Amino acid sequence: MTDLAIAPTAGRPRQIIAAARALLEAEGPEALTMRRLADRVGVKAPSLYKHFPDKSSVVAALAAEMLRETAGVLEAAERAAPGSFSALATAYRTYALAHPHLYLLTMGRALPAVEAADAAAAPLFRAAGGDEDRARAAWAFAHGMVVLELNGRFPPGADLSAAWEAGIAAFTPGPAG
Amino acid sequence: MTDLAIAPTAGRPRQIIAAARALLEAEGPEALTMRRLADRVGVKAPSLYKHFPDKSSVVAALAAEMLRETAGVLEAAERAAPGSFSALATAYRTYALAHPHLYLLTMGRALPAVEAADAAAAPLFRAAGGDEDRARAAWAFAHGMVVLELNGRFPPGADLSAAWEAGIAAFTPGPAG
DNA sequence: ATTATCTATAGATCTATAGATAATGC
DNA sequence: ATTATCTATAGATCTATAGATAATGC
Repeated sequence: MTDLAIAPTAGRPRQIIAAARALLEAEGPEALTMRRLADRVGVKAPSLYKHFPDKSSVVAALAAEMLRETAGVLEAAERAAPGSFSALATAYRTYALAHPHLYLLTMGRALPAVEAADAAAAPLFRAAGGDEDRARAAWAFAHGMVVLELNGRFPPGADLSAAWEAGIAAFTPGPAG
Repeated sequence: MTDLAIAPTAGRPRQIIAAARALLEAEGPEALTMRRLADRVGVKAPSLYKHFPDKSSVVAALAAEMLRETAGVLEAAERAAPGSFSALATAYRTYALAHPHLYLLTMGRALPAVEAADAAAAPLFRAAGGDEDRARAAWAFAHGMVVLELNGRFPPGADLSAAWEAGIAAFTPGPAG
């Protein structure tokens, strides 16, 4: 309950964020306007400003929520298969593809440093054996795969699972160590 | 001169695309409106519609131009250092960072299949020894690095050149072949 | 008393079309 | 004749604020 400011757990703020997320995930970022959000909440648009100072604070709350969830799925994957970059990559891909608009909204802009971002990065850092350069490169690979897929940039017939495998193999230490 | 439809080489259309690009690169995607574009061309907004059917066709022309240039720099890098993924990655990064808004505008949306996209992919495909899965994974890495950097997603002190090196190493066959 | 909500609206935009007018090419 | 341009404007939005009104908590 200490993080209520960024993650309202009850009442109108919580309800507004839930509605914003539902709206975003269902109809994409263009649909996320204060008016349409208010409609979903069952209130008039100006009333939203009693709970959030502006639209960007609503977006920031959504992004923080997404990062917290990402940290959660990566930590779970790590627990299930410690040290496996493959397991992390699969969890990352699965989450992103399940929440395309939320993923792109969060990752497609600069973010004020958020605790959850560090939490999400930690499992990958550990899987990279503490090599932060390698961890960042691996993250870039996973992020690149996701955004290229979500933006429809791969050719129609492309075998994306095979491409993921190829990248995972490249970032997984070989038999020689 | 055969690709005049997508790459006007003279007259108003060429001038409009040049102005659109200058506007985009200088002020970002939000600044690219038909009104501001018209201002730069020295004409009123409705006149633009005599040369382009709608705004999206202007954006499509910019994207095609970017892809042609990317193909050009990658081909040049390949000529200078055949088979080197490192050389391609460096060229890709350099181009993207020199044209951040143009890069993001082009890559951040689905594109009608364009010849130039295939041309840009070819050098990477060859550097990957014809392994298209590996080529796609390597592209995802490079794209991911660029967008994470452009969107300010890496921590302030991060050594991004080192991260590029780590990724390049991962995608470069080791001494064992 | 305080808080949430409402109506009304300021103040900015946008993309794109209709129809008139000027300029160019045969 | 044809083409480019202009003025005027339709038709949609947006975010956010001001000030009045209703509802809640002491």
